[in-house]
Amino acid sequence: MARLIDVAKAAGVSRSTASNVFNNPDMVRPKLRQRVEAAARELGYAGPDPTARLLRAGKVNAIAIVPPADMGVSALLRNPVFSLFVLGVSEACDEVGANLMIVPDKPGGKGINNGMKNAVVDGFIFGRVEHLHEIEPARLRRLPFVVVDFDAGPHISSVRVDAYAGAYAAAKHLIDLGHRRFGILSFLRTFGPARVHPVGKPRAAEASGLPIDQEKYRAYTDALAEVGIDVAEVPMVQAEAWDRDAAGMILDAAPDATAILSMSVMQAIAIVEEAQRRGRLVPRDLSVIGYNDIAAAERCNPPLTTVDAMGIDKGRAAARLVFAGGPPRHEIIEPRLIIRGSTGPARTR
Amino acid sequence: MARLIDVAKAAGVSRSTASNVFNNPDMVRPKLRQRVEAAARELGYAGPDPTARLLRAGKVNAIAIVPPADMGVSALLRNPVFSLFVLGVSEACDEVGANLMIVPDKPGGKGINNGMKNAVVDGFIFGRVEHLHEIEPARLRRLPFVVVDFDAGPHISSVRVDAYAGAYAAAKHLIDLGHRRFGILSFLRTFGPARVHPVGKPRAAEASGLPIDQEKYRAYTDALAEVGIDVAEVPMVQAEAWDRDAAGMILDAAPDATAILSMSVMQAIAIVEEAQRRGRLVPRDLSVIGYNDIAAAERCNPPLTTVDAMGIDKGRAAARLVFAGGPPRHEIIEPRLIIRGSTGPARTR
DNA sequence: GATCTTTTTTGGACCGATCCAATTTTTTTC
DNA sequence: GAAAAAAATTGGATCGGTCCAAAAAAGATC
Repeated sequence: MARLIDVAKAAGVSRSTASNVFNNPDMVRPKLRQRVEAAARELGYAGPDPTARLLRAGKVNAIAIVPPADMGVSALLRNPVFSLFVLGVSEACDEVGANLMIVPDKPGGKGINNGMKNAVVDGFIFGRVEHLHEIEPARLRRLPFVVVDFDAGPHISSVRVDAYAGAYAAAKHLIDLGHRRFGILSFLRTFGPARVHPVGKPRAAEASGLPIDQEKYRAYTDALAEVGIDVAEVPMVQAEAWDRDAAGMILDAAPDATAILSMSVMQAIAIVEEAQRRGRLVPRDLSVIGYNDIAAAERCNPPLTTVDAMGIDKGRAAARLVFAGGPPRHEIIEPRLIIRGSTGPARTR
Repeated sequence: MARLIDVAKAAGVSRSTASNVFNNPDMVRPKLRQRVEAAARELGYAGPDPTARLLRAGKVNAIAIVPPADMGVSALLRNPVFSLFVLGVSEACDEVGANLMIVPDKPGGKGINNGMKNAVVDGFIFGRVEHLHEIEPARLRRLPFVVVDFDAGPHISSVRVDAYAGAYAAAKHLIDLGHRRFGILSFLRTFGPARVHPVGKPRAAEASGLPIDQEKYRAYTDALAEVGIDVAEVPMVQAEAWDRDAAGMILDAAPDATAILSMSVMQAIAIVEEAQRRGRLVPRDLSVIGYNDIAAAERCNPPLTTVDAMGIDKGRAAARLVFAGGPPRHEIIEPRLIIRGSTGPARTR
């Protein structure tokens, strides 16, 4: 397989000149240039090998998204919330003409198969971080990287959506509609069966999956406290995002709630559907509010009131930070409450 | 910034030994290994630079999807049909633990910014090819690559969905339901205003956007011919996939059709909606059939009968071919007719 | 046409590793 | 304890280029 040096030899010029023909064509006189080009054609040489060039250049023109620890490429793309995030990143890539790579963290991967350790990119974006050690490989590579919705200290760039504000707005919205009897559907991030939390016991610790979930829980707590409700008295279920029973569980656990606060969109949609299956009208008999806005939320019937956690903007901002490089920066994005049809005034008993 | 050689020096061993510590740890005795590891820690050396290692290894453990010529990364991901394809590719990546890169073909891109020419990947998958020259950069790089739904000759691996069979099944389905008066909504792939094709004129050439569209047209032609219908007598509109007026246009152009054959899902859904807006019941008054099965088709009301063009399988197959390497292969995937609610028996006048 | 500029071209060093044959060290065998 | 076998270590070559200062060629000036 022809190399630059072969082309140079064939054309009777030095490597440098041949190199220039491909990189700074107008630095070499037409006559020589043509000779080199002819030689290249002759030998089927398609231009400098990107791999080799890389060694010196140091830039690849690509960034990587690292999916959460337990997700592969397809899991990331299938997840409606994450796929919005990916979309945001991809927009930023298009802005600067960069390529986008998805690099799952394969913990066991040795040698070339170890994701982050070997990915040939200019920087990383972490889709979700649960432990600091997950970002260690990126730190060691000394490439720019950004974490999302996670506090990794002042020295690591981050983009965060103010989950507290979002969840607070959601709870406040329901309170303003007159609701006083709630149910909370929270996340369980450790694999396992859903948990129903007994009413009346403090449970800050158990209620917490990720830090971001804790923030939401705090927001609920604070908003409810303002109208004299102790969150510990609010029935709560904690379940995985994909747990199909969770909707029924929270409806069972909070039988006389007039409103459900869900930390997940998909679960919120499931609650709407399950409530209707049980003969309760939404929002007349029950208001439901979710967190995150995906296409399915709008299609829900009635359309779901939810918090837009600005996934696209978050992705775009994160990618821009990586492209910009420079000293660590921290961006905070304000979520937006999207009021649709699944919430309404509390029915007076 | 520390290099392998610095670590070696600091530990008082040769480069080779240091290299082995990171690549074949059990080939070097514990004593030395520890010394090297200590030195590495001391110097903040995180292991061999992937870029440099690449030069020798030749493998990156990543493949690239090249979006159609006019699409960037985000356009690809936003497109519901293509995103299924991407999903299929991503599944194959997960199977072998590879990374997935999206590399738009930036025609003007010089140097590091030229997509395919510089992407550091092991192979390419072309999402859609319209001209042979689009795949030229990949060919020159001598990396394995696969084209999809395009015939680039026997020497270039391809995965194709039998569009003829799919479209034929669609037309046959309507014919079997008793329909005899049709309208056809076809693709316009060159930018421009939608075209209404006059009835009674031969139009094979004009009807054709991509080869794949031509196949569908041929299939319609053949299926209709079997019941004595000349396709040239069937009203036809040709429009871009995103043209919002197309649905109205075909309904206007084929006012007494009882069934519409659409080459696009999104357009088919639009037709269903537009027909209902005009007071026609689907499928009682009008049957509509699409091509490609995306989530939105199922949510359509009534759910859309359409051809599942097996986008996921197509992507998976293409990626597997790239990973497998070896001599060119050609796979053909059979589409499936998905019968839902938007088609029904022709109403007897 | 000789001298001074400017433009081209060139060879050496380097980018950061891996590979392999040869050498050195350690272990085994008798 | 010497010889043979096995294991560990090493230096040189290589992967395929780019960069830069110096040399050569071309062009300008008088």
